[in-house]
This record gives sequence, structure tokens and C-alpha cells, in this order.
Amino acid sequence: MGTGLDLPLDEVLLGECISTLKRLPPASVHMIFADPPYNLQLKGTLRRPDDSLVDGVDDAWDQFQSFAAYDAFTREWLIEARRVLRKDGTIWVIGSYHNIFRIGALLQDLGFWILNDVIWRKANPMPNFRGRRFTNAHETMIWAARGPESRYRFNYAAMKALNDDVQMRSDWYFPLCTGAERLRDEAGGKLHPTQKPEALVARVLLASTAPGEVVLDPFSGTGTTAAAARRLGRRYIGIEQDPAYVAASEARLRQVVPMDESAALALPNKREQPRIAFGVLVERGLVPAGSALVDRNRRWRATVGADATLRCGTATGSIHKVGAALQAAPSCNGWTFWHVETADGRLRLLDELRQEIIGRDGG
Amino acid sequence: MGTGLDLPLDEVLLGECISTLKRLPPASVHMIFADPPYNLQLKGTLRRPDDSLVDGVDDAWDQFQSFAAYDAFTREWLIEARRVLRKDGTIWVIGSYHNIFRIGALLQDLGFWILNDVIWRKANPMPNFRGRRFTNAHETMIWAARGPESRYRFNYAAMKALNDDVQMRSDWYFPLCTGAERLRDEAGGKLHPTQKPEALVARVLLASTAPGEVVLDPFSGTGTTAAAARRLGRRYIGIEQDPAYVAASEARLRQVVPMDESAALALPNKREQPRIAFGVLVERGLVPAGSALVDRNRRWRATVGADATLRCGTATGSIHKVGAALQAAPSCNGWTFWHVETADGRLRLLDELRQEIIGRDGG
DNA sequence: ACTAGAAGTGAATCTCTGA
DNA sequence: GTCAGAGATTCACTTCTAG
Repeated sequence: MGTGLDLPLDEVLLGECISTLKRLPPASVHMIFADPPYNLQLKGTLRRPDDSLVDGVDDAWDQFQSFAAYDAFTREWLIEARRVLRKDGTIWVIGSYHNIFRIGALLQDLGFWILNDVIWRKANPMPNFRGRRFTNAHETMIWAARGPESRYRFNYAAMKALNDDVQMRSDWYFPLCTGAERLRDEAGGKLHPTQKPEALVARVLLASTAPGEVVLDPFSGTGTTAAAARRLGRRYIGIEQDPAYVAASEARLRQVVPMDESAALALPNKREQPRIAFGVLVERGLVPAGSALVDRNRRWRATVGADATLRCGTATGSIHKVGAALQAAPSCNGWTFWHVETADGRLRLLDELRQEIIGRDGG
Repeated sequence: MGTGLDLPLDEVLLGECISTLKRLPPASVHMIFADPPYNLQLKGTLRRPDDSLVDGVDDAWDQFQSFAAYDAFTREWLIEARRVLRKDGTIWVIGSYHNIFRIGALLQDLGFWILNDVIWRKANPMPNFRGRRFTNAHETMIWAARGPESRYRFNYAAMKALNDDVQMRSDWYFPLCTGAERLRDEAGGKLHPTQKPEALVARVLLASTAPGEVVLDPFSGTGTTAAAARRLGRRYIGIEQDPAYVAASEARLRQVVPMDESAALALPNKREQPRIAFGVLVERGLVPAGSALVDRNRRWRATVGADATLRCGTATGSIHKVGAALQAAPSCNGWTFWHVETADGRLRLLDELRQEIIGRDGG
């Protein structure tokens, strides 16, 4: 056991992933974005949990050995990631067909609850040079909550806004990280083999974190997650075992200018807005006691009581209950069902009146 | 041990998947297409915002006690599938995030060699009605050879021809199986809860089989694989445990008219309409978060958020909504209303920037 | 006959707060 | 922990119905 750390913030920690994770306090980060090694066969740098090197091998038996070693490594860092994750936090893991199936199965085995798999469709993938397969034009990200009961964060309204007011789908289209964004080594080549586009990670952060929350990347690499977090006003912790990448990250992060707080703030979900009781509208005289509410088609007309209950025929109760009863529906959102009639005969939705109050004094 | 079968051709066999597979001779089929149970684990009922009921998959065949039970079942049918597959044959398995990771890991564990994962992007997926996740807009197909040394078939030229003479990518865009193609029960409802579009399976067959070769579907359902195979001049074997589905398949297959290969390759390849959201301009930095947009007369100035929402006074929302709110108009096309200011003080319409992106990579 | 609008539907792990 | 109640939530496409 190494020395435990208080939660270090806005740092890229130099160290091996699993042992460094073990030094972080439990239930301390809001979100984890992980881009783990894809496959031992390709890289040859995979280490067993005891830190011994796994040799590249290609016969069937050793193939199995390799998968087992990869699984052991994956299981161990995922266990630590789950420990470090707050109860209602989520994890994102990106991979390709070489490793993502093993990761997904282990996530499920360890109790994580998959929320979506999200496809990164590459605008400019590398072609298949030998013409023996389909162009490998995507990677897969798994988004999972800590468990099935987690009350995780999903910035639905922000994602919808980002997608021209229709729900964001599970397939995302982004170009590869190229050009000026790509970090270079001294020879002008790419510094890191798999640097991810910052825009991809930014959408992940925008979807599943709030400004000020803490994002952990256990395979930090060139610091893309940290850079996106810093730009969007999130706190970050990176873990990276290669000192050259840590140094490059730090240089990179010094160049990142955080955006204005107001720009980083996403459109709030309606559930997150302050709750206004219908009674407030009555008390403030926007809907006077004794006045009438009608539905969109003026099919029903209900009377408002001084205690903010509605009455329509035999139905009595909250705006929701009466709306549901009249339509014989299992439920009804009274805010978007009932209207007041203005002096000139137009209808105004209760929800509009509520929005005015929220806009005026924040509830 | 049941009685062994000679290879039955162009039949849908009535029987349970694993025991029926065991009766087929080894190394006898060229390709397997499998659409196994997804193990959805749906709990309650789900209603649309209009209170209508969603008809979920609640069939007994999709119920498993645990991941372990699902894995045991999967392992067993995959072992038999591998036995039945010819040495140079390939297998396709389709699934969603509920099951595909387990299937992929087991394929690897059993010695299959993954060639690609292919994404079926749905043109018209069911939305996420509660706004708690991304629209689940795709399913995943894994394509694997029997082993790493297999000399598998891949009809590279045919795929390229189908895709306007560029390499076929690993993300495919198809609509759901609806309308006249969808088999109906006596009440006019869907006969099978998960019938796949024949066009999807047809592309699979065109990619990885030759005319006259034998295609096996161990979860035949309504016989989509058989129908596609018959239409494309391949031989087929289906296995299906529900007699009603077997009967429906046979009626369906009688209607299928075989076509020749050149006609199949000349089929129109419906392309997706490129749709650019304003969020794409923000994410790619063409309109950076925190920057300002103005209208033609510079009467209004709005700030761009990281989620592509605009903010101008109390108005917040999409470029369209904020434009409408400021003008007190019922609607507004934000693309032709808002401008960015260039360094030299000129105005550039958002619509121009969008056209540049469309021209560059189709979004 | 044609068109506009309404109705229906698809592999879905689909809420959250406060008492 | 449970439970009641407030209240948030849909896209693309096909088929049907009314005019």
C-alpha cells in the first residue's frame, strides 16, 4: 500500500494506472473517461497485474493466455475505477473491436450498468489497404453508471440543443485528431499513436458532467480529457505512466484557455430548474382564485380554488390530477395542459407563466 | 445423441437451436448469420409522452436469470456453430449493448477471429421517451472468421461497387423493417417483435458469400435470412423453435423471387441526407463557445454556449428559438438570421459556414 | 383522384423528491 | 427503507381518415 492521496485536482499524476488509482480516495470523482490500451497483440506493451510484460504470441493457447491477461488487467483497473467513482457517477470507456467486448462484459460483471454504447463515426478513417475487410470507420464508447440504481447525470437538454433540438443519437460523427490539434514529436511525427479529438471528449463531458465536477482519466496520454475539462470549466485528474506524455500534457494544458463560466454552463434540464408550486401563481395573482383554466381546445373548463386546487365537475385536486382525471389518462402534466384566457381571448399556458416567474426571480 | 442429418438445404427446421445444430454435419456451411436473444431485461411498462403504450419485447425466449445463464447459452450455441462452420467460413452475430459485449468476448474465447464490428445505424429508431439517455439508434454486428488463419471470403469489389466506388465502411445506414415488408399477425400487429430488414441481411450475404453457398441462421424467426439468401441465389438452412414462425417463413419464402447477382449489385444505395446541426460548427471551433452572433442589422447580439445554445438577455435556446423570441415571431430560421463577425468586421451568415462543412465532408 | 392532417409504431435495460 | 405525488418526456416514417 502506497501513501493515500487527498484528491489531487487539475493535475496529471505520473504513475502506473492501477497503483495510482489505489491511492485515490473512494467515491471522489464524478465521471471517468478511459481510453485503455486496445490490445496486447498490437501493442506489446501490456503488463500483467504483477507488472511483468506479456509477450506477443499468436498460437491458439497463447491467444487465450493473452485474453486472460488482458481481462485480468482490465478487471483490476475497473475495480479501482469503480471504487473511486462517486455513487451517482458514470464511466466512459472507448475501444475498438479488439478490446471493447471484453471491457463491456467486465463492466457488466463488476456491477456497472450500461446506459448506452455510443459510436464514434470517423469522418476520415484510414482505409483498409489490403481490401480484406470493411474500412474500420468507427470506435465504440460504453457509457455506464456505477450500478442499476444510480441517479446519474445526463444533460439531456444540452445534448438536444447541440443537435438542433432533436434528441442526440448514439452515433456521433467527428473527424480524427489531425493538423494543429495533434501533438508532434521533435521529428514532426505524431507524439502519441491514438490521440483522441478534443471535440469528442468535450461532448462526453458536456453530456454527463456539470461545471466544477471532477473528471478522472486513468490513461491520460496526451491529456485530451484534461484539456477538454479545463476548457469547459471542469476539474480534472489524469494518470499517465510515461513522463514524456505527462510533460507534453502540462505544456498543452498551459495553452488551454477556460471558456467563460456562462458559456460552459449547459442549458439546464427542466427537472433541474427551481420548482414552482402552482399555489405561487395563485398567491401572486397571476391566476386569481375563482378564475378559470381551460385546455388547449377549450374542451374542459376548471375553476381555481384559493388553496390552488382545481374543480371541474366531480374532479377535484391538483392541476395534474384533474387533468389526468378528465382525460382518463394515467398521468398529466398540468403545467402543459392548462391555460388561462387573457382579456383579448388568447390562451396562455401555465408553463409560460411559470417560466416568467423563474426568469424574474429564480423562483 | 439424436439422429444425424445430412445437410438439409433450403429448409427452415423446426426445433430448438442447440440440439438441432448438434444434428448437422461438421464443417458444412459457408456462413452463419445469427440474431440471438438480446436479454433485454425490461422491467415495467413504458409509455410515450402521449400516454400510448410501448410494445416491448417480453417473450419468454428473451428471458434469462443472469448474465451467467445467458453466457452458458451463448457459449453452447457458438460452440456448435463453430463446429458446423466450414474451415474458411465466417459468422455474423447481431446484438445491442445488452448482449453484444458478452457475445464478442465469447467469440474470442472460443477461437473465432473478429474481422470487423459493423454498426447498423437506424434511420428511424425509437426515441428515448424519458430523456434519460441518448437515442439508442444503432445495433452492432460482429463479423468473425472461424480462426485467425482462416482464408475467409470478402467480396471487396462488390462492396465497393455498392458504395459508389469507395470502400464500404463499418457503419451502415438502413431503415427499420416496417410497412409492407413487416410480417403481420391476424390482428394486423407485428408477427415477430424483432424482424430485421431484409436489405441489411442482403448486404451481409453479398459481402461474405458467393452464389450457391450455404447460409445458416440458427435463430431464423420470420425467415429474413432465408428470404435474402433465396433472393440472392444462396442456399439456406434456418432453425426456429416456434412452429408459427416456421409456417410464416415458408409462406414468405414461396413469395420470394430469386434475382441475379448483377441486379442485386445494381440496387440503389439510399444515401443519408447530410444534416448539419449548429452544434457541429461550435464543436469544430468555427463558431467558438463564448463568441457572439449578431443579426443583419446588429440590432441583437447573442452569446454562444458550449452546448450551442444562444443567450441574449433572458432568451436562451437554439439559434432558431432565440431568433424567434427576440423578434416576437412564431418561428425563425436561425441559419439565415444569425451572423458571425469576422476579424475585419464583416458579417458572415451561419448558412455559409454550414455549406462549407457540407462541402468538406458531408457532416 | 388528390392532399392535408391525424393516428400509429419501432429490440427500451426510460423520474425524482419529500414525507 | 417505502410510498405518494409532482411532473417531465418523442423521431421518422407509414397508414389511415377526412375533406
